[in-house]
Amino acid sequence: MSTSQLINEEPCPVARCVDLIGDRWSLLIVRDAFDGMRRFGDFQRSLGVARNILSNRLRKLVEAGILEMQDASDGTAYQEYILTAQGESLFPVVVALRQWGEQHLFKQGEYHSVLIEKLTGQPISFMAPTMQDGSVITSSMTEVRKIN
Amino acid sequence: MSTSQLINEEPCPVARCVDLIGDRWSLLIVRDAFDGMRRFGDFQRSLGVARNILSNRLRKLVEAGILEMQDASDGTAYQEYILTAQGESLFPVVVALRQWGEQHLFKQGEYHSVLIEKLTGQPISFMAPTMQDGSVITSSMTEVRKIN
DNA sequence: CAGTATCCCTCAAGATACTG
DNA sequence: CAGTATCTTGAGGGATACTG
Repeated sequence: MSTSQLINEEPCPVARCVDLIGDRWSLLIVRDAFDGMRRFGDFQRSLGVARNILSNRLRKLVEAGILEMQDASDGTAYQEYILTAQGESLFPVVVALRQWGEQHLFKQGEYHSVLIEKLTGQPISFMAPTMQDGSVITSSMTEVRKIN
Repeated sequence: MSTSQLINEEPCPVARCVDLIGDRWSLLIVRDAFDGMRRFGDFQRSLGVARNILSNRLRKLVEAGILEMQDASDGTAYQEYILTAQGESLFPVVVALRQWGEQHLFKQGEYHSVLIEKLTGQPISFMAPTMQDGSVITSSMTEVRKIN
């Protein structure tokens, strides 16, 4: 099955994204992959997802070109699931979700995991859409140019 | 029902986001709201979603503080669904998804809707996570500090 | 037009047993 | 350990009739 068959006919990129990774587990698998997870069992324990569902989602993510399978680095006969370049480029998506969640889905002072820069320990700066010159734009300054 | 009851116990902000808006329609409703849609019928026709499902999702989004209901501006007895400030702050999430989708889910030259700045018609610059000083960081430069 | 109420159905998801 | 296969359940979602 080619990747293109996973892509629907929606002209809106957001709709295609939702169709591809807008389920209960895919984005969390990607999140764990960013966190260095590679093995079936690691994902399974981390997420608590049923094995058949995980198997299905991993396969879909591989077919979509987000993950790729490699022989296990420890010499066992098993596979590891690694982010492709295309998968890595989901980083802004995960960060945007994380930042929104941190701001709006936790009570003041409620503990939550945080994303930091390794060397300095500093938190990541808040992401915002900008113009080419770097000026921040709000949603009201934009519009979607429709095709259909 | 208070908003907090909608929030689960996950310490990961990404997980809570997925739990809240990681279904087939919520994010597309938000996308349409950014596009200026306000009325039940507008969402319904735009998405082709079943009316009961749309009703359910709109209610959830209102309860989550992402949308709010207002009396219709045209004097009819109906409601309009407007993005709250919290809902507006989902803009980076939608833009990040859109940009990833544009890059990876369309064939070369395949038509798709695009987000532009109204006044100039220019496309939005590609969003990337940065440090406080504005330097772009890759995922490998970061790590999640876990709470549990 | 803007919803609500029902009915139905598919599929995601869970649990578990099984295999290399 | 890393999956696959099977069975079951429940929720998400679609279609449609109904109401103010």
